[in-house]
Parts: sequence; C-alpha cells; structure tokens
Amino acid sequence: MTKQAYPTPVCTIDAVLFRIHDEQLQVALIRRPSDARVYANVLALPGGFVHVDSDQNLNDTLLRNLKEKVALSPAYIAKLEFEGNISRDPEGWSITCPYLCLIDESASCSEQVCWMSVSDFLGESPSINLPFDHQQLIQKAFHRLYHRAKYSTEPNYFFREPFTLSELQTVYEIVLGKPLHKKNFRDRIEESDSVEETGESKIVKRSRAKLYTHKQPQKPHFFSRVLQGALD
Amino acid sequence: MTKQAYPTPVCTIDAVLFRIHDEQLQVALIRRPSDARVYANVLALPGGFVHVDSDQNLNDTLLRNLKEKVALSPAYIAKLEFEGNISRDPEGWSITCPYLCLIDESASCSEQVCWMSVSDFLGESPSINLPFDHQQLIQKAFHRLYHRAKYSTEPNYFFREPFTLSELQTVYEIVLGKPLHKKNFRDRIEESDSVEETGESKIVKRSRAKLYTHKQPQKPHFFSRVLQGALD
DNA sequence: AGAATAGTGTCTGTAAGACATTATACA
DNA sequence: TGTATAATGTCTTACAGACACTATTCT
Repeated sequence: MTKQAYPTPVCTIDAVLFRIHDEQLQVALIRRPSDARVYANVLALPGGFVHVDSDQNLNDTLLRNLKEKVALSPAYIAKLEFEGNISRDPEGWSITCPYLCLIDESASCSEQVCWMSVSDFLGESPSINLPFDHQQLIQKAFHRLYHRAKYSTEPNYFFREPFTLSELQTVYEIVLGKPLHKKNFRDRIEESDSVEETGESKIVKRSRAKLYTHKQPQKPHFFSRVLQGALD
Repeated sequence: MTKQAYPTPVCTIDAVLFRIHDEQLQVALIRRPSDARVYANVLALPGGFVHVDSDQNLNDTLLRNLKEKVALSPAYIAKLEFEGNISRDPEGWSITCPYLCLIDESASCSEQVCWMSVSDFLGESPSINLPFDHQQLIQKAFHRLYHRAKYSTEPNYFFREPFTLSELQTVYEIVLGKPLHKKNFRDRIEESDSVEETGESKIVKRSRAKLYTHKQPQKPHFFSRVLQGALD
C-alpha cells in the first residue's frame, strides 16, 4: 500500500481561453506539434504537462503553458471540473485539470492562436472536430460562463482596462445570447458593488460615457437572485 | 514534446463523505495503513490511487476505494475542485481529484470508519490535525454544501429511503446552522419539484407525516433565488 | 383534555422586470 | 435641429419571509 505500488495516469492541464471579439464569444485553439504522438498538427485547446521542477502548483503550470503557447497572461482564471478516464486519450488513462480563462479583447497574443466562435462547438456536429474531449471541455466552460453571467459578475473580467457600462452590457448580452434592459442591468451592476468609477470618461458614438474598473480583482460578486428577464 | 518527456505528478482521489447523525454534520475518516510511507496510522480522508487496469474513469476509482475502505456506496457524489501542488504531500508533487459524497444516516459502514463532527474542522485549530490538505478539503466540501443548501436541493440526497418533510427540514437546518420557517421551507421544496409523495406515511412523534422520495436521482434542483431568511 | 407535531392560509416587503424620460454629443 | 447614445425615474409583479391558524395523534 505504498505510493509507488500503482502506475499513475498521465495528468495535464487544459486552458479554455475565451475572449469577446467581433460581437462573438471566441475560444483559443493552437495547432499541436508535428512530433506529438497522437493528433499531430491538429487544432486543440492549449494545455500541457506539469513541470515538477519549475511549477509550484497547477496555477503555475497553467500560466507557464499559456505564456509558452499563446504568449499572454489571462485577466481571469477559474478551475473547471476535472475529468479522468481511460478513453479520452488514445494513449490510455489520463486526467485533465481544466481551467476557464478570460482575456480582454485588445490583448495581443501569439499569431499561432486560432480564435474560433464558441457557438461552432455547442451543437452536435461542430465545424471542426477537436481531439480528446476538448469539445466537451469547451461546452462545460461555456455552460459555466453562461450561468455565471446570470447570477454573478464573472463576465466583468473580460475587461482589464477601464470600460463603460454599455460595453459591459454588450459582453453580457453576447454571453447570454439576448438583449438586456439597460436600466435593470445597470441597477444590478451597481448593487453588486463590483465596479467603481475611474473619474475618467470617454466619448463613444454620440455620447460621453463614464469609465469603470474592477473593485476586486479575480473575485466576482454573486447575486442572491438569478437574472431571469431579458428581452425576447 | 512527446508525452513521456516529463514525469507526471502522483494523482489520487479523495472522498469527503458526509452524513447527518446525532443532529450533527459528520465526516468520515479512516486510519491510514501502518505501512504507508507518510502519515502511517494517522486519521485521514478515505482516498486512493487510480487502478488503470480495473477503473474505467475516476468515478470508478472513487466507488472502488469507498467500497474497499468504508464498505458503502454513497447516495450522492459530486466533484470538488482539483488541487495540485508541490507541498500538499511531503513526498512531493501530487494532485487530488476530491469528491463530495453524501450518505444516509442509517447506512451501515465499516467499523473502521471514524465519524467526526465537521464543525471540528471549520476553525483555525481543529481538535485533531489531518494530514495533507485534508482539512482544507473538508472546509471546501462544507462550503459547497452550505451554499448549495441555500440555492439548491442538494442536501435532499442525505436520504436514500423515503423521508418526511420535517426530517428534510432538519437536515437543512443542521447544514445551515439555523432554524427555518416551516411553511416557507415546504413551499420552496414544492416549487423545486424535486420530491414526490410515495403515498405512504408514517407516525412520527405525535402526528402522521407523508413520506416522499426523490423525483430525480443525483440531480438537484437549482432555485432562482438564494435562501436568505432564516430564523435568528 | 392537553400537548406536540404535521400541514396550510395569508399578509408584507423587496428587488427584478418593464418601460418612459431626460441629458449629451455630433453631424 | 435631428438622431443616437448615455444615464436615470418609476410603476408593476413575483416570490421569499413572517407568522397565524387548523388538523391529527398520543398520553
């Protein structure tokens, strides 16, 4: 009954990295290396192995992999549900520790990154097939973000730089897939106490809008009531 | 960049197994084997390694370990957040895939199991020190159950046999640590559509109470509003 | 009969939902 | 001056919260 008695499954992290771009929710994919034992040269979620020498924890593993493969550090990260079984990797038993990562639209990243619309992966027959259980991981990450948009301020972290409330509302509308009442949205954000005015403002379209920043980094507010009503 | 290029951390499952007993929320601990390389003969959460030959997935790993070490199968299981770092195990890098498990009060289990009050582990200085990060895992599991008791019917699964609504309310009160209004609680449970009458009833204390069972096994209902009010 | 528990009726308060209005910038 | 957007005011409604009440069973 000592530790080395059993072979341990292969264990990796995977990053489901989302951004808002062109009025779409997009996910980052990268092409697997040509010398990979399975799924060589195929588009997949960025991920990788723990470096037991350099990583102190799985967070380090995630950030290192994103830096190496996508060349950016996310504005927000959160753990998703682990997944481990004999069939997700053709090479045998494996476990993944997947993360949801949010990044702001203007963040620059490696040109290797292929951004695809998340909606391409929500149906039964996606436009491209992803290796492993990566489509399921994207679906789970979206499911989480979608629901959190209804009862938390997690989508706030699609912004790193100051933002206007209208921009923020647009993000929520894209995630939820339906328009929201402006006043209700603003009341809700105010009630959450999740943002504060910078004092600055910017001219957007034909009006002047106040700029806001996060009050708490990486700590969404949770509402006591789920957002029900939305237009249509 | 092939798979076997890096050593993989040790990966285990841990079970935070809760029951309601003696008006308390209790957690199951077992004594580690005397030949363990670390923390031999110490009380800890039941857990163990993946058997890549016999387990199809981590669920199998959990159930097999619970059967072997606690001699029972839980009424409800759910994944908790994975944890992986260099310091949680004195032997080095390790990852745990922890599960929350609920079992009914009357379930019989191995006599080896030591049931302890969860409240013993919620403060800074617990009555006994647990190895690894097991105290944190218990705290996280309780935190989840506590909050889910406020916005879901997850605590329903402390029952496997038919139960009365008063018994159910008592379970919620123990988890939440405060009394609830009877009528409000019953309205909420009815609204959730999570239980149905068996048609049977039983005499409890000085009155006759209807018996209920789950409508959906393993699928809690989620309310659109968080339970705020409770007595005191 | 009295006590304890199961089960129900109903009023209130609060925050989400719906919609209207005002203010501001620009062409 | 007209139009599009920012920002706010206010009425309605749904449901949690509080509490009173009735029904049933046992001592």
